[in-house]
Amino acid sequence: MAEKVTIADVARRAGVSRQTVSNALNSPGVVREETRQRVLRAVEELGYRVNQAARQMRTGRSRLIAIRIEPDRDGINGSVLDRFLHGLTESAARSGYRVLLYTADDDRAEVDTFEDLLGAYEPDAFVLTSTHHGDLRTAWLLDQKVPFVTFGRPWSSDSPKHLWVDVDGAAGTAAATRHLLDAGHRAIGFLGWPPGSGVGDDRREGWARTLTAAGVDPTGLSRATSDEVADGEKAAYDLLRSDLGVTALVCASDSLALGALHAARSPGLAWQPGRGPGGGAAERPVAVIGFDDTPVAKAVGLTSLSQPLAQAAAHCVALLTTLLDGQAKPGEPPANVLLEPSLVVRQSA
Amino acid sequence: MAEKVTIADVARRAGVSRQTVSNALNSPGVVREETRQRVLRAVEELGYRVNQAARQMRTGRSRLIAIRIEPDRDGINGSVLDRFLHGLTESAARSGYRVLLYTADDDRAEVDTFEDLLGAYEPDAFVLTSTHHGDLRTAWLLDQKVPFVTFGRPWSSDSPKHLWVDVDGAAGTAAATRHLLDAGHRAIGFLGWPPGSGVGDDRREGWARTLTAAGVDPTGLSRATSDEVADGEKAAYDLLRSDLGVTALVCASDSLALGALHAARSPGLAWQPGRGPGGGAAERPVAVIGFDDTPVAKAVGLTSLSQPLAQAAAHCVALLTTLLDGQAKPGEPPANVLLEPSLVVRQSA
DNA sequence: GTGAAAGCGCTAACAA
DNA sequence: TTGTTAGCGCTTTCAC
Repeated sequence: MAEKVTIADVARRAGVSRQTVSNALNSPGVVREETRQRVLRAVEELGYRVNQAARQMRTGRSRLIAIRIEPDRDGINGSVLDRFLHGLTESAARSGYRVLLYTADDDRAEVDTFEDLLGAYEPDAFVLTSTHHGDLRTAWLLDQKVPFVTFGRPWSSDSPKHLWVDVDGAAGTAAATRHLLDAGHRAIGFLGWPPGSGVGDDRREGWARTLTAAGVDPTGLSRATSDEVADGEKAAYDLLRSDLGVTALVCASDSLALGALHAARSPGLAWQPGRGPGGGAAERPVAVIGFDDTPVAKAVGLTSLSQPLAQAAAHCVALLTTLLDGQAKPGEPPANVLLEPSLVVRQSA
Repeated sequence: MAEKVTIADVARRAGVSRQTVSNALNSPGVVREETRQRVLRAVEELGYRVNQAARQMRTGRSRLIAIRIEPDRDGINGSVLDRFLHGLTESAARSGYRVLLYTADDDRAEVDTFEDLLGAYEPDAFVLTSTHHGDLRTAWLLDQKVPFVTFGRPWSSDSPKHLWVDVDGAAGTAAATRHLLDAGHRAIGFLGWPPGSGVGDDRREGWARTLTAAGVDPTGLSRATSDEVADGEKAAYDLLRSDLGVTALVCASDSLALGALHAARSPGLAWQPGRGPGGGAAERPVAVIGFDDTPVAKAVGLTSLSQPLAQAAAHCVALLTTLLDGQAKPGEPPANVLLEPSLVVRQSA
């Protein structure tokens, strides 16, 4: 174990009192420059580090940010949150915070964990992911006045006001749809999830809006299913076999897109003779675009929408530090952030 | 913010003194049963939770386990550590520990972070991943007498003794090779990494050993390359085009296996007329087996070796708690753990 | 079996 | 500008 260096050791070394050391470190303005230098030198020489536990007892601040780590659900999209987590850890460290992990099976269990954590480790804030309609967690945290940010918008119209950072899914699918329109496609289908999920509805909306603006009626061009590769494949089949002449598919996830790719490449559908965007007889594969730019997308050459996760994480930390360290002006609350995903074009579209 | 309940509140409510509460909680044996019940009831009613910071100041124990979170390197294999991390968080919580995250770009930076963390948050232990030859980190932690476990064996022969948990890569590739032998393959190739990496050498060894035992000379059947899909594809091509009649490939990672799959399915190589395992004229695709059972493997139907990551994490926590909470007998150190991966058979083999 | 006192390392308030 | 005092909430002596 490393020998413990306390503020008293530094004070002795620098020939000042303990409080002066504390001041030199925490309120540099209040100490004479020369004294401050002497203290800093002593800190350096002794390898002193403030003890968080002691500081926390005095200040009530732990400099800990807590976040839930989820089991990768379908495995493919799991990596999204992991990349976000990595960005969060880095950004937090840069602002002098550390990330504390916890798990919870559902909202209720997570609220219980909030209580646990708040009583024991006293994290200064929480970062919530996977927000959804009627989210118990945000209501509870708001009620308890615990600082937090969500990565994901509050989706309910009646949902309470809180800080959030999100990626504009609709803008993403709109960009994807535009990309396909530019390539000459007209009958562009959409594979998504059943209505009711904020994220899914948002992504569908971007596609529908763009198609409509281009003069194409989206009616009948959309299918909803659960987020599984096999389901995506089935839904894609169904859509491609319809008589709407679908030549391209925008998908709400890489899982669905991978299924769509399987369907599109299956014999009899892979190549659509005479159905190419030009309307000519050229054979063209059905174009597919996914969402999240997961490793799977990269591996199979799937064009996909990439979320700026490191950026999103950095914004979460920025909002939190403004709230915690800065003096957030009452009339001027920190602004929520909506980031745009970017289209990563590969062979599939 | 939740109202703060201290031990004094509980004491008042239960009509006892403060450290009787502490005793009831920490040394249940020393308090009369009836008193203990009264205290526990008060704890329940008040929703009391011991404050870690205060306890930590007194005991010097933080009940924090620190672990590095890495940027997903090639993206495909990144999910392995994430799944391990999830298991660790769950197991740790069950033992009353929380997981603290940090990042570091290399060994040296990580050692710096050790110092930082130890001075500030005082984690009780570290879990190290991605151990390698000449690991600076283990040497430093050992020198400082900081408790830690590695997920991964100490690979250097001269490497210092410490607790570790690992998955037996050689056993995995051996099982994969046996599976292929049972299916009738003889000329089974291996795609791995350049010699020198403990993990890679271990995985190659399992393949070579099994092949030799079956009477097949592994000479010339192995290729080494960096862990990229494209490199795997090239190496697989090279191996399949040789005149050794290779009909199956065992790979050190899913990335390489994915590349191998591309190569194996390419026109002219995908179907090996007359080279089937039976030696007959039947056409058979080249069999491919990967390592890590990543989401990509599942998505593309790649047979792969699955590491018992949750189990490995649980063992790490178990070793640590024995070291930290239990009285590890000097003559009887906790045993290191070597787990076996399991073969997940899919279409590719 | 239970209570009183001390102190872990730090910083907010006040005094010099 | 610097030093002194007090106390955050807990547990570890040591009396009772």
